[in-house]
Amino acid sequence: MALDERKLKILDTIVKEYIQTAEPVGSRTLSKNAGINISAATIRNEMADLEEMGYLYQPHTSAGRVPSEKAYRLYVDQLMQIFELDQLLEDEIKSVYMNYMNELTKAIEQTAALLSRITNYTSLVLAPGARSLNCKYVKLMPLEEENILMVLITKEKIVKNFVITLSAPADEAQLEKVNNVLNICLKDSSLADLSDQLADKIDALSHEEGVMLQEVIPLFKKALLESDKEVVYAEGMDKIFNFPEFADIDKAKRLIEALNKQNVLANLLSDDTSSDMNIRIGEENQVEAFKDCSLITATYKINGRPIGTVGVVGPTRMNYDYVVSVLDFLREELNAHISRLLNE
Amino acid sequence: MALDERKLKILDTIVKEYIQTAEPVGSRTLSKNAGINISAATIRNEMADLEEMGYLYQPHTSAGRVPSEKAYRLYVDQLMQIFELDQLLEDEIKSVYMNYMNELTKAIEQTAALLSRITNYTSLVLAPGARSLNCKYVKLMPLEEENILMVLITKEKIVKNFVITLSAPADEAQLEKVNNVLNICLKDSSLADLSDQLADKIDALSHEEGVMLQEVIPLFKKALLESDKEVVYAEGMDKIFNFPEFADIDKAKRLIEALNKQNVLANLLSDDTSSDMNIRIGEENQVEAFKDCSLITATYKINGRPIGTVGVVGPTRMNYDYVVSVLDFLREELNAHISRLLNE
DNA sequence: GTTAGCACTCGACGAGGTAGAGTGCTAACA
DNA sequence: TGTTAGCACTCTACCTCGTCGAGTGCTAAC
Repeated sequence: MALDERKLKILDTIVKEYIQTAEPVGSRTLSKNAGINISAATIRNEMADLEEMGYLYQPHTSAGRVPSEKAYRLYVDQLMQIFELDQLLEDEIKSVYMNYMNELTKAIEQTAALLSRITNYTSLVLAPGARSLNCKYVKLMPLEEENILMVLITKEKIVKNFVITLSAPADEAQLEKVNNVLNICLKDSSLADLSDQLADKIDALSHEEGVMLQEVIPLFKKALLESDKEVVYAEGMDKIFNFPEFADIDKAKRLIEALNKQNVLANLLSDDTSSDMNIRIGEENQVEAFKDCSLITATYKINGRPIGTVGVVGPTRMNYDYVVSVLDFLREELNAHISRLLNE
Repeated sequence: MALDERKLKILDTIVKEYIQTAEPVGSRTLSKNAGINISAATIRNEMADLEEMGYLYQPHTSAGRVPSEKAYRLYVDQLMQIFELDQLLEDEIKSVYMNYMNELTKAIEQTAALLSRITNYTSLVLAPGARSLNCKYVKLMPLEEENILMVLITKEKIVKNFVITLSAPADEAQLEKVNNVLNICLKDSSLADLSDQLADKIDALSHEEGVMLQEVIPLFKKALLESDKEVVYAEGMDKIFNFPEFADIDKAKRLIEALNKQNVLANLLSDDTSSDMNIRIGEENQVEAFKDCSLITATYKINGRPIGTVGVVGPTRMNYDYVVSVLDFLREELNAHISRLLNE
């Protein structure tokens, strides 16, 4: 059986209706819908076909039809249309990046809050890990005894602090020298390929500061690696309570639990950065707790290389058109913002 | 009517029983309880008295009795006993502070996670605001054009970064000089009484760096003030789903919503630091969303001055003895940890 | 003052009955 | 051949009713 024009139209309407109401859609409701001018009986025949094809199902015999995940997939792939955002909304998004010009970390935090507010779903934002960033400047500062503070400023305007513990108290003058060497080596380099680059450059330089430098470098790398654990900002978790699909306390519990686990979220957001926009519907999600959710994610980039992800979690009955439109715009703004920072 | 020994014993048993089971306690159950050797009928008489006095109530005529908030208050004030923690538990708590010797912020984050883990309730930890801290060292670093980064290291081993935007690009040499003056002025001083102290000291110094210094100081104060918004770490929010009192989705929703609002939590934790340990039961909480919760908080201190709060949120049917015992020990460890940091 | 006995109350739970929404099937129609 | 009206059917939501059991309050005896 083929999906002719009329079947698609009916499916499209059912999906849209169900996204709105969360109630099974009956043939009478549909036939009264503007845009569909066929009788309820005919629609019933079509719906029976669609059910046979796996696009619809009935919660029980005498209920209307509900779209299956297969239907949402079809809807997302073929039927829905991305639209231009309202001007006010665009301005609201842009203003976030205007207001946090000097600190990318804050801008990213605000992105999460914004995204949840404007979509009314739970938002997730994966901040770039250290490995995605580019070093601009490093400063070593003595704390007390063996401890030194390393302040790392990246070209993306992210500031990171690490406390490093040496084997012996640091001499201030020596620290200064090591600091200089480090800066010469690291300046403008990506933090990802630190190892090779550093080794080469340091060999090329005098071995004057040898001992201490030898010690600082692995400690720095270690600290960097630790801080590289990707941070996910999750906002609006309580929004899930607005959806009847989470009226069951156990479902709500499982989802909230998962949303509170950084490692789960980090995996969720970083496991596929191959495409710009990623929509995972229900069972398409690998993580158990998200198997009755949909997750829409978009990657943002530096020079075309993905460094982080923004995303939205909601019921499979999600407002796909709107969320995709928002994420699309948001991602572009975030890209533009970061590239402004880099070229400043 | 007076609360004689026997009534207290009965009340104590009912409270303990109800905390365990969350089920109304009947007279038969009680009379079978070891430690109470009177018949169910006698207990019924006593329970009727206790109900009249407002310590108990019945959900419905043929149910057992449930402790009122007045009963919990009595229990907390007179009946419960703090006990020594298990050695393993003490070691677990201590190890957190051993493992995060160099960064108070991390230690505090870990405290929240630990507290929720060992109590099985939601934990809240209010980190010290900037005003509670003491300056050790300040470093100004040029970023680009008008922007400079200020790194503040406190004696408590908290590192804070502020980006400050000047009216004109900063000259590096001048920045250095301003930095020196700032350090002379700020060294060892409390960040709370910054205003007066700074003004005096700066007047006493040469006006050589005048213009820039005049500009940096208010900007620094402003940044400090902004970062002074107290941060609350909340862990284990999902734990509330384990309690039947939050089986109602609306109740759960309201609490989770409140727990996600930083300002609500900050108020909750900072509104009474007069006593070391604070127990607020149900209606005693000012904030609406917490009126069917109990909140136990303990303040931690620097040199006897309260700077932050650790706390636990749960149903009014909370395991008060245990939570108070844990918080008591935890607070002492945190105090000891901070004073170690200060005297290092 | 304490206890056993007993009638009473009330919620939880399952059975049964009704209303309404929506279906599938059939037969008639264009 | 595709479309439609009509109708019997199915199933849930909701209500009521009756039963069971836990727990009570009261009374009378110890």
